[in-house]
Amino acid sequence: MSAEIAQAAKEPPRKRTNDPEGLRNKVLDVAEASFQAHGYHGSALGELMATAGVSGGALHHHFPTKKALALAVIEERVAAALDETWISPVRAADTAREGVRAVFEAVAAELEQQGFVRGCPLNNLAHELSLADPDFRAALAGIFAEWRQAIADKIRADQQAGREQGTDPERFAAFAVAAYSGAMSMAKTAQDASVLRDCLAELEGSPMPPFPSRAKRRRRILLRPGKP
Amino acid sequence: MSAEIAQAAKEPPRKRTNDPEGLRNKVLDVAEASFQAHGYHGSALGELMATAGVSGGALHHHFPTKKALALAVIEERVAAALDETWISPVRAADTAREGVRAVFEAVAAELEQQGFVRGCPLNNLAHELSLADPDFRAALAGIFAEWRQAIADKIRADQQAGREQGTDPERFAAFAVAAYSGAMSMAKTAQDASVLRDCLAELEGSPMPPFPSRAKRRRRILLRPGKP
DNA sequence: GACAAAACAGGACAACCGGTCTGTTTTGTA
DNA sequence: TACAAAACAGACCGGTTGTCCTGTTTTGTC
Repeated sequence: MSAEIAQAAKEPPRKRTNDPEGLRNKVLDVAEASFQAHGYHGSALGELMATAGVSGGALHHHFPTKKALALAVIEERVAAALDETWISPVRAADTAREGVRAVFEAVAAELEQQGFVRGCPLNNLAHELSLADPDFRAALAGIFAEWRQAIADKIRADQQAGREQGTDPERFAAFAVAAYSGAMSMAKTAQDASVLRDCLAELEGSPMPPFPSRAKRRRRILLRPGKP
Repeated sequence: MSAEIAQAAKEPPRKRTNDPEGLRNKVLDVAEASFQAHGYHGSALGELMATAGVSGGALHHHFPTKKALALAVIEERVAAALDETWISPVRAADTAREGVRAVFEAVAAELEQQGFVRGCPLNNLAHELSLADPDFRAALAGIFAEWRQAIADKIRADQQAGREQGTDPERFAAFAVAAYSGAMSMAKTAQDASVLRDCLAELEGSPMPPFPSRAKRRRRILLRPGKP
């Protein structure tokens, strides 16, 4: 013990590494997860600081207010997540409809694998914050607009290739986003991802299976492995 | 002033009218509105008591906890609202699709008239509370299930009348609910009800308008008349 | 090395929230 | 009228939350 004190007295107390960007990202990581799990009002900055291992001063230095933190999460993380799971796959797909189908199936598969439906980050925050603050609403509305525009642009590309002649790009885009958002809402509430496949099938206008009295598709109620 | 004191001293201080049912309904009214406007976590019982003109003792007498109050709002008010705006109209309609169409248009017209989109009460609470508490989730999931079943039942009735032979009742119901929920989500975030009509048109599979280069449908951004 | 700005630490605080508690009044019942 | 239970009033409290503030350390720059 005396050795420790002697050391502490002699050496400049100990080193600290400044890593503003890394710390900022760490805070955004934790905030994104917490907002997704508990929402904005349900997330406490204290718990956030604890799980991120960040001091109050550091948090306040990068994000002066909770609102500023949430705005950063929306504009950087939520937008990026949508880009990764929706916009990029749709752009990379052969056609718009094929892209939408692929995303629906990929998300459904992922949800069934992880056994828990957390819901769409954008919709989760949109419902909670759209009426709470005009800045929040504007940021969220912008992301919705990008989402729809990416799909509409893909439809227009299809049309220039001779396909989708009878389709209204904007309307189809709005419809695809709405179907996905609503399906995720139900999937989250029911903790059952199968509704995503139902909506995809209906969106594609697939006919009923050949055998009239088909076996009832069993709906797996997912049980989450975490806290109550 | 002395007269008042003299009166107060003589008479039994003043009358108080016990009206448990009325008071309970008044609390539920205010709570329903507050949850719709600010969400569960964003609603403070103190402000709720103030606007309802109810004392803390009275509130606690009828609803021991905030959770109990929210559960009552969900099971009584939200379910009733869904019954009024969706289930009853669909049952009363000639066909399922006609009922769905009528509800979409009625809601869109109402939103455009009142100039402000508050969102779907069920979806609003579902997003905030489904992951927060299993009791909340169960209650909300039950309402979603009733909603879908009402539409599916109507499709089955149509089928017994010889219509909708190629339609899967459950899938169509899930799809209609998803499209509506998602459209309301976007309408709330954009404060623009026109997306509801877009989705309805797409849901009905209507073809594009006759004139190829139709005028752009102007989207009216609704401005709310209330607080910031 | 000097120095200013950025980066970070950590405590303090005032406001607020939900729940509890005690006490009073009203109401149904006999 | 007597009385118990329900209905209501209002103050109170422990805990939490977001924010602010002061001080220290690191880093870039001349």
